[in-house]
Amino acid sequence: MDRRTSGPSSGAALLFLTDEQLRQGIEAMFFAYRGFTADPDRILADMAYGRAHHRAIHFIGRAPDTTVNNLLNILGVTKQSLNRVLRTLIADGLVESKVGRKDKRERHLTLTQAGRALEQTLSDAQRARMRTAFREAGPDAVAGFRTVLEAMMDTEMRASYSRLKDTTT
Amino acid sequence: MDRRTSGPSSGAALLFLTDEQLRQGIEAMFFAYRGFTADPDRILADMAYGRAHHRAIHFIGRAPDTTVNNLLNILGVTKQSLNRVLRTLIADGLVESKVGRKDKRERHLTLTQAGRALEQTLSDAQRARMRTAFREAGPDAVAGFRTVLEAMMDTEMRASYSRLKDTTT
DNA sequence: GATATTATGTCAGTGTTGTTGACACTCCAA
DNA sequence: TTGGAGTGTCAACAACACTGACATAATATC
Repeated sequence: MDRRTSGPSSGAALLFLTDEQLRQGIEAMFFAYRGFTADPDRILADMAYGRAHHRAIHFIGRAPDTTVNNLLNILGVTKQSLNRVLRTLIADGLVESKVGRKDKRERHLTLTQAGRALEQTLSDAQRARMRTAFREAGPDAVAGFRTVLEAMMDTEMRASYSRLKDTTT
Repeated sequence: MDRRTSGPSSGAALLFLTDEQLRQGIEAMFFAYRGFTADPDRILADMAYGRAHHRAIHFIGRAPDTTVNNLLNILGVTKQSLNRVLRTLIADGLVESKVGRKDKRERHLTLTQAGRALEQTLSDAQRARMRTAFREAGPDAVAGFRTVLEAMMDTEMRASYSRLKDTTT
């Protein structure tokens, strides 16, 4: 049963992948994601916030002055769900919402000083883990990691990801 | 400071990682995980089940005859939370719970035929995406992907992961 | 044999985060 | 000016996590 290499798919030799290999990939993803969120989760548990708040803070910090709709597309939740989170963040003075100058229907979101401070705390924790993992794995592994993750995204998510990647560089 | 000579984990030369690179890793992880769960989520949405059921089914299928406690450790949730899920799965005839022969306090969990069928459906969808991503990325990238994910896990999670990886060959 | 510990299950209550449905306001274009 | 698209809010509900308290049975320990 010599099937390690089959015909070419899009140039390179088609990988033969056993269900077992794929399964390990699935489980790796599951366990790693838990680690990935563990540190911020711990910090947020002490406050009245959760993972949804973290995500909102992250992407507002990443793209200041973003609109609610833009954030909605990135996060992939309903506007009602996001609104609950935004309401508390605004009420607590972490996020500022300004009515759009050009289009008054839009709300432009920005982190306040306090918001930036929390964002820093959260992403420091998350980056620390990411940095350790990247260093342990080495640069080639990191490149592969990113390549596979990008290939695993839905098309629209990949678009959001690339857009963010490019705007900040 | 010559640090080029060390073990594989303290590694080759210490990588210099900008916050921006780490942030991209974080966002890649976020978007990719969404894609990772999207297909099973869609299937489960039509039934009365959610992601929690999927996880339970996956790991029971992976390690048949596992105990509740073992499952608890793997999933990292409370017994109350797991119990709610298991109760419905058992009531619906997807999972069988047998009292332990040696230790009668234990319940050993196994998928029924119907359970295996659902497991197959769910993991077919998830594996299909994983396979496509792996093929697009190529074998080196896949190796790197796994290396980074393993490095990102918590220690106990890495232990669970390795145990599962080894038991199935 | 009495007592403690372990494994499991259950009830009740709570919080976060997702969902629909209904509705109001703003803008733009026909 | 009217209708539709875009945007945001309120209310109600479901899934799934949590804690705490308690029950039961089996096992381990003294």
